[in-house]
Amino acid sequence: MIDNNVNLVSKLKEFSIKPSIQRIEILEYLMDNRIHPNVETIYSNLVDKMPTLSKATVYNTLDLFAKKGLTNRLYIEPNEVRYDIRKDAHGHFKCEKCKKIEDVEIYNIETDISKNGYNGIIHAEEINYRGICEACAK
Amino acid sequence: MIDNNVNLVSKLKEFSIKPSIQRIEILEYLMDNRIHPNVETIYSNLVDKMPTLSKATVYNTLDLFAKKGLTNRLYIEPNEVRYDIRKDAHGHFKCEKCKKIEDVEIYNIETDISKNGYNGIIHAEEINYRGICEACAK
DNA sequence: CTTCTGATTAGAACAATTATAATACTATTT
DNA sequence: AAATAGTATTATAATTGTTCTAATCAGAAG
Ligand SMILES: [Mn+2]
Ligand SMILES: [Mn+2]
Ligand SMILES: [Zn+2]
Ligand SMILES: [Zn+2]
Repeated sequence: MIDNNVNLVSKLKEFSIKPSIQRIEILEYLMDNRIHPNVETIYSNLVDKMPTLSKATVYNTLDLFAKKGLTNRLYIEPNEVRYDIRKDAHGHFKCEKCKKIEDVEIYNIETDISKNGYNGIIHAEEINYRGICEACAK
Repeated sequence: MIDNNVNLVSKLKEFSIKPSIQRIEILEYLMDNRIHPNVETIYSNLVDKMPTLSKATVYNTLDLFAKKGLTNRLYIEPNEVRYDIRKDAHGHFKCEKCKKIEDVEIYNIETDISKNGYNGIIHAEEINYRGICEACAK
């Protein structure tokens, strides 16, 4: 518990983020729940533990995390942003049946666009699939 | 003009869409303006020509086009849907400077996810890049 | 203790989308 | 031509995710 907290705090410090209690809790939620949650989900899961938590703080915190490079934003859903603590290159699969968003492994992507002679500067890439997931398919 | 209209009408019929004047105009706009427009852009460009056009009709029409497979929705932007008449597999690059969304060519993607042993059923894929486009980069 | 800075907050404001119900149009039947 | 049925369009209200603003709070520095 305390040990875990130390890890969270040092993670935040590693990304030059001042470890307020709200930031620690939001980070912990993201680490423990790899479901690419939206703001609403994060907020409603934390508000019981921190009754005065405000949605604005969740937005502010996730904006900060993204700016500092601690998390990624996913635009796989129309009209809502999802957040992902996993930072290495990977894709996402949104199941149209069970609605879950799961990670999928991708290779040989990074090179493709430049291989085709595109000379822009890439800051981020996102690869999203939609369909029926493995669990729902069988 | 009339000839062009015939093409638009037959395109709609080809996708089992009743060719109302609003649908014809929206399709024409998408064909002539390959800029991945949002609803607002489409609406404001057509409302002068059709003063009684309603935004609800634009939404309805684009929903129908997507359902029938005539267009794709792009979720490259947070909090707004973009529409694309180009239907063959390709990716998109959103420039953070000039804000344009341009097409980029992609190869060897389709196979990757199944190559990795993923057994879900893929209905759609979307590959989005963000950064500085070629024009803005130099 | 006072001041300063940054973090958090509540609530208002905003913008994209969806839902609902009324109206208009089109084609068909009488 | 008139009535009908079915679809398309419309205005409006409602909903939802996000952003803005200004007030408050907490901790560090002087
Ligand atoms: Mn992920
Ligand atoms: Mn395109
Ligand atoms: Zn599923
Ligand atoms: Zn640019």
